Amino acid sequence: MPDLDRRERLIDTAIQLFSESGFHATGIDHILAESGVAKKTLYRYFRSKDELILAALKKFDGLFRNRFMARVEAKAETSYDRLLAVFDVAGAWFEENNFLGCIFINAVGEYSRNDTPIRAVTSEFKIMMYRYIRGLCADAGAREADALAEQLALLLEGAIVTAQVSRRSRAAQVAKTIAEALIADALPPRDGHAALEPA
Amino acid sequence: MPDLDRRERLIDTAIQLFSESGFHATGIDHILAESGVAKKTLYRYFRSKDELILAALKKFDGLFRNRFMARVEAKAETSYDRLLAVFDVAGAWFEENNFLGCIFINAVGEYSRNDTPIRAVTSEFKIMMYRYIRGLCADAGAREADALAEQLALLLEGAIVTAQVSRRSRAAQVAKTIAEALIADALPPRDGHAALEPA
DNA sequence: GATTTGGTATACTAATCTGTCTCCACAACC
DNA sequence: GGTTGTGGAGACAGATTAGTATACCAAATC
Repeated sequence: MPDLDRRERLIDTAIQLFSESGFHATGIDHILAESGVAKKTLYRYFRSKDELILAALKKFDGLFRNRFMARVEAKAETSYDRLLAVFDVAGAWFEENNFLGCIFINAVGEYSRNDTPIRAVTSEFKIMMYRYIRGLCADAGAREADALAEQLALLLEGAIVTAQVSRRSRAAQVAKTIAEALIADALPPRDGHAALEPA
Repeated sequence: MPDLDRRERLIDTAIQLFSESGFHATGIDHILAESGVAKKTLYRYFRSKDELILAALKKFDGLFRNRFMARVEAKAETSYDRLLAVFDVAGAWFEENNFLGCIFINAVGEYSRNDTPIRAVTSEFKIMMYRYIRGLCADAGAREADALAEQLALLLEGAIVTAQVSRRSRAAQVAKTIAEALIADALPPRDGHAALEPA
């Protein structure tokens, strides 16, 4: 087996176990046993457990970024529809058997200090998601793309946490309903997309 | 010093340290050193660290419940206004120096299994918050109090996580703006509270 | 004043943690 | 075929964990 496979398998196993049991509670030995890699090999690729944690978060970032956006783009054509598809894709994510919340949110719970690399990677991830949504908003012609994106990003966070903590994967649907109203209100009128009716 | 003081001081210290560094990373010895209580005393009141964790979560539940609701009720008279005040109070919470997110959300990140007492306490807390919001919705005369409460609870979760992870305490204001639109749309028209305008 | 009570401080055990080191199997090369 | 080098499995070290037990001290009571 090429070395890269072992390295990747270590990271993949780490992502899974960190998501399941958290970072401090997951021991190196557990990751090694699960991945079938020798300890010596781990410490050849990573100087410490913290480096493995960082590598796991970074890989998760990349994986999530690609998979999430690819699914959104496969599901809808226009930026308008993609904004809504974000919540459909999130809903499908919540319903996966091994859905254990957002690993970055979990990481912040264990590493609250501002000046850690873990927080830096987390910030990067959240900023990336925000920018993606903002891009869709701007592309859809939203009047205030920044403000709308801020709202939609907050909705997405709320859906993720609600799905994780309260085990309600339909939180995505709740968030989507709100998003529909916000988007319709922020976009110029369009055929087939009625704005929110006055009460 | 009466015994109750020691017990309470242990729990208060535990809440603080668990919030700062998480549950697994916070050692018994650290809690003892910080609270100035002897180990023997701790194990007279709690059979294990897990029991201390549970006691800390339960006390936080009670504290938060009382303080949060009292502030909301002090801030606004009508149920309508109190629904919005929820987000003002949350915003003030986010701006406290030692704001470290919702300890229950953090707990779920470390204890993902469904069948733990920690999860049970967390569920209780979230259900309590939902019921409180639903009560305000019903009292304000919302057409579908359940649905509105579900939306507002999700907004609140989103604000909490955004404030914690992205260090943006104004997430409360973002959530409040959305909440205003949702509430106005779900309530019968009222003087001085215009429904969302069509685009 | 002696005794009892209840707390602190701390030594201790057994397990577990991260990270290092040693031993051994196996493959490449002369 | 013998030698050399490389990586894996796991023993090991040192620190730290939760939890227990022991020694000491101070205050209250008889």
